[in-house]
Amino acid sequence: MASPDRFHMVLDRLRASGARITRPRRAILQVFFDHDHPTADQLADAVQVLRPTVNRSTVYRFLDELERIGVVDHVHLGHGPAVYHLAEDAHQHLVCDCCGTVIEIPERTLEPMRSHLRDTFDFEVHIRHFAVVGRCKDCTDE
Amino acid sequence: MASPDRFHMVLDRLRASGARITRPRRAILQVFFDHDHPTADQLADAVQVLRPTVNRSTVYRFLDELERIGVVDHVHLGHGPAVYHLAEDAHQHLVCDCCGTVIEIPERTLEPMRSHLRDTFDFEVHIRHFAVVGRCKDCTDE
DNA sequence: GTCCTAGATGCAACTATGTCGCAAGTGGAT
DNA sequence: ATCCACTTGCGACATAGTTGCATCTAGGAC
Repeated sequence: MASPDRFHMVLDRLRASGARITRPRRAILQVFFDHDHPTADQLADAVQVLRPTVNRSTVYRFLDELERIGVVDHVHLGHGPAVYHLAEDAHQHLVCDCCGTVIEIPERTLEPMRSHLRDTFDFEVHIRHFAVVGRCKDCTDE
Repeated sequence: MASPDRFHMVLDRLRASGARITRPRRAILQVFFDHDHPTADQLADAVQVLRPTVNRSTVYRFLDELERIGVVDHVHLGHGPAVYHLAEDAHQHLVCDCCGTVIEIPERTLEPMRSHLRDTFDFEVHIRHFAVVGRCKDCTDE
């Protein structure tokens, strides 16, 4: 799905939830689609270019709102700020704690673990909230 | 293993690494063994009772040191501060993002996932650094 | 188009969780 | 007992967000 379509899909979801479509929100969404795993501060910086008056706290509040209505998720990739991505792009992250490399893997990769934890501990995993930390091939070898 | 033994085991590990056994460090270790999954600030508060002059930053620095020599690990259980535990008590945490309940599960539970990620992505998991977030039985039911 | 109001915003201050530089203190080898 | 590298207390700084509040504005009603 191309970015303009996703942009309008998100606007529709916002309207459907009763939220208003403001100029700061349009600007934040525009830059959101230009970034891969943006942090809230990266978005705030990028929005400055389009609309210099948009405040950092507006970005945080809008991201919370988008998360509340299920449009985006935030993930902690190791230490440092959370990163955001579209909820429909659900995927799991492997982060190397040595070099910081992020490997994206499909959600289904961890399905056996989810089933096991569900069956054994009655626990329904939402594992995407945190990355899986470890060490990539390059850093293991040396 | 009883606490006094663990206490002296840690002292030995510190001496072996060339670190000094100071009074602030003894106090921090004592309260560490009285807590289950303490945060750095909880330890700092508890140490105040034994030795009011011990500073928060000393606790942070000592925990870093203990982690560096492999005596403790820190884990992020959802949002909020990291919690610490003995590295020898290695276990994985399932955290309910609804009620905050923490379920401890043996490391081997996730071994199939580790093997799979190692074989498929050449990625060596140190998954304990983050909890597995999800929803417990009680919160799923309601 | 104009009005109206609840929701959204900008701003500044605040909180939480650590981290750092540096002068002073101290453990423990000699 | 001495000495000095390691450790500490302290205060300042850094990062990642959160909040209260006065002001503004989107968008429905007319």
